[in-house]
Parts: sequence; C-alpha cells; structure tokens
Amino acid sequence: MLTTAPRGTVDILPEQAAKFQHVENTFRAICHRANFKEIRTPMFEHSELFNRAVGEQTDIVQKEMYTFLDRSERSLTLRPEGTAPVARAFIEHGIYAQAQPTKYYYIAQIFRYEAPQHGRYRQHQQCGVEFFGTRHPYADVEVISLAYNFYRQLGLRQFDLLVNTIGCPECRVEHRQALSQFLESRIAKLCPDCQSRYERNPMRILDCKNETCQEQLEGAPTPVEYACEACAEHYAGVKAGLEQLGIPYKEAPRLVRGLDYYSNTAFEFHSSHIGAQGAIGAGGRYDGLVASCGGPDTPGVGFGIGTERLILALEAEGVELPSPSSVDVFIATLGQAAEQKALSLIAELREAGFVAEMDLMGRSLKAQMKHAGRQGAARVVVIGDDELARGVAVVRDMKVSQQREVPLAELIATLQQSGQ
RNA sequence: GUGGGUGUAGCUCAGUUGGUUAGAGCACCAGAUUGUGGCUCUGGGGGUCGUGGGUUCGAGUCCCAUCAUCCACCCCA
Repeated sequence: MLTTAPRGTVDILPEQAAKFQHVENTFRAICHRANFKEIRTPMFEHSELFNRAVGEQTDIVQKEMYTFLDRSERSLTLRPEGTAPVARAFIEHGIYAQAQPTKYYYIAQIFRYEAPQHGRYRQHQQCGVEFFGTRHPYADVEVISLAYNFYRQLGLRQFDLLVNTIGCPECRVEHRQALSQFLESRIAKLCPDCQSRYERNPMRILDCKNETCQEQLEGAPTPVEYACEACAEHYAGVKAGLEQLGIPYKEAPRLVRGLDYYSNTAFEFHSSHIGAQGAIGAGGRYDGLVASCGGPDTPGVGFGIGTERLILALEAEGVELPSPSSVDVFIATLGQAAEQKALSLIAELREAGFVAEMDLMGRSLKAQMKHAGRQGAARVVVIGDDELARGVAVVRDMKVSQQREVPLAELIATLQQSGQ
C-alpha cells in the first residue's frame, strides 16, 4: 500500500504529462480567443453546495462524493463536478452586479468515488467553460462550438455531437405528466432502476441503456415534443446557429443529463473508440442554478470535457501527441577542469534558450556519448584537457555523425547558427 | 455496489503431475574500443513469485482470505 497510489488514481509521468500540457495549452488558447477568462476555485467546497446544486437524488450526491469532516466538524466535499463551484464564486463575489455576460474557463481536478474502469478514474481532470448572464441561444452555440473546435484542433475526427432540449421547469411539468401516464401501464416491464426512477425522476428513464426498457419506451413522449413556445424557439435558435457554423450534430430526443440543474439545451460529445465510457464531453444550459444557490436569477450554459478520456480518444484515432522535450546540446567532458568549464557552459546555453545537459554520473566518454544518444541529443559538445588547453571544443552532430572543432569563445554562436 | 479476468525482474512474459541455487527477451551498467553514441559480442546488477493464512516432508504451482489491477454493468467526463 505504501508504494501504491490510491485506487482509481494515477501518476502522470513525464511522457503522459507532455500530452496533458499539449491538450491544456490548446484549450487555453481557444478559450482566450473566445474571451473566456480563467477561474480557479478550491478543490473542496461545503458539502451542501453540491447537495443543493447537483441534486440530492443524483448518483453523484448519493454514492460518489468524497465527503469528510474537517477538524472543526465542517462537512466538506472534494468537488465532484466543475459548475457548482464556479456558480458559487459568481455569487460570492457579486459578479452578477457587473456588466454581463461573464465567461469563465477552468482546468480542474474532479473527484468521484466510483469503480475504476477504462476511461474512468476517482480523480480525473476536466477542461470546462461556464457562460453566465444571457439566455441568448448563441451563447449555447458559442459554448458548443468552442468544444467542437477544441476537439478538431487537437486532431480528433471520429466523434459525434448529440443535442437535445429538456425544456424549462414549466414545460417539463407537462412532459412529466405525459410520460408518467405513458409509463404507468409498463412499469412492471422496466428494470428495477427505472422503477425507482419512475417515482423520483421519470425523465431519466428515457436514456436508460437497458434494451428492454428502450423497447418499452417506443413512442414515449419526449421533452422536445412538450417544449413551450419559448423553449422551442430557443432550441431552434441553437440548432440554426450550429448549422450556420457548419457544426454537424445529431438530435437525441432521449438524451437527458444526470444533474438536477440542467434546463433547455443538453449536449454530449461521444467518441466510439474508447470502450464503454464513450462520453468525452458534455454540458448544457442551467438557468436555474445560480438562483437555487442563493444568487439572483441568472441564466448559464457550459460544458465539461474529461482530459483523460480525450487523450484516450486521440490516441485511439492515432493522433500524434507531443513527447517530453529532448536535449538540444549535451556536454561530454573528460577530466575535472573540463567538467568545471561545462558547468558554466551549461548555464550559458540554457540562458541562450537551449535544452542543455551534462553528465553528472561520472561516466566514461563512451558512456556519455551513449547516454546523450539515448536522451535524443541533437548535438554533443566534447571537452577534454586537450581542447581546454587549446581553447576549443568538439561539436558533434549526432544525426549525421560528423564533428568539427570550434573555438570555445564562438561555441554558443556556432550552435545557434547551425540551427536547433 | 454487482459480475468476470489477471497478479513471477523496471517492461513483456515462460515456469512440467507440487520437487535442488526461479528463467528468457527487452531495458539498465560495464568491458571488447586506456578520448566518441546507434550495430555486434562478452559479462554484471536486479525477484519478500501482490499480501496474509492453510494443506504438504516440500508451494511460484493446490485451497481460503485480502489487496491491487483490467474489462463490463449502474452512472458518468
């Protein structure tokens, strides 16, 4: 146990970290151009925030939260999702009183107590955005297109965008009645989970993956069929915007998000290449969230994208992702005087922008060359007593196995000239 | 929470009906080449056989428990 990371967590070693950096940098750049600003909220919150915002009846709150008491008996919870904390900060700092809309992005660790699986971890990372303050359908379009462009820019091609509307609280009441009526005679044939959903939240039965449930749902009323005029108009606006931007999507009338705070637009991005956990990003509109957390009535829309799953999907499609940087210049030394000289040279080379490295293992020259090759060094500078006495260094190009002598005084200029 | 698979060297794995000092390839280190990488050859270091208990004269091998891991269900990113 001492030498094992906790269940469902992983170490991100340099090779993997390079991929995360690439994905994160791409995300930041895209968010920046769309004028989303970064926000960083605490890794844990008062438990009641999630109980309230995410919903007491949701799986997340009922069985997946990392909840603990601190030394003052406060109940705290490691954030199981990204939206509620941002909404809380939006309220706490009175951002709603400033000019709207407000556009935030975040890169945050998320914690859920779940059974680990391919593409599912107890600690994972999400890249997300939250767009507060406007009900305009183009806000939904902007959020969805940002995610879409993010995937495309990274090189992801084989993914689907599913969209739906789950209506506002008003038209959902009508839909719920109609759905309950429809299901009444079929309850017995539904899976046990759906039978309990029938009481708590019948809408969630719609996207049950159970085959027999899906058979029973043939012809069941969907939220979009019960959308009120305003909701239908909003949904039409979102779809029109996506079409105008040439973003392909599929309507999924039975797509229902798991968290209580969603309303109107719901969407998911799916990759078909990473096994059962195919959802690589999801989000929707949450016009009631800020108010339900005690803030003024403020609409919002956003998404969360799982970084680990995104990387899995990219790799499954064969997209080349960056490796950790390799060495530009390796200094191989012979003798103490040369080693001393190398110390300064390394500092100067790094100052000049090179990835520079020297041997600190007391290796033989032969072993230093070998090590430099393994490190991917483009060039090796060899310095021995002989060179030192003559004020020169040997510069070896490792790719073409050619070398020449260069005066020490011109070393850095020469290396810069002959290109990185 | 449920079901199934897998745990032997840093990695990928072999290991006979239970039988001496548990092996291979790759990787690592050194030498062949007393100042020059990749190829080749030679040698070397490295293992509480996941952990605990049981059966046995004897367990990597059989039994039980436990932990970890992988896949799937539920649900999610």
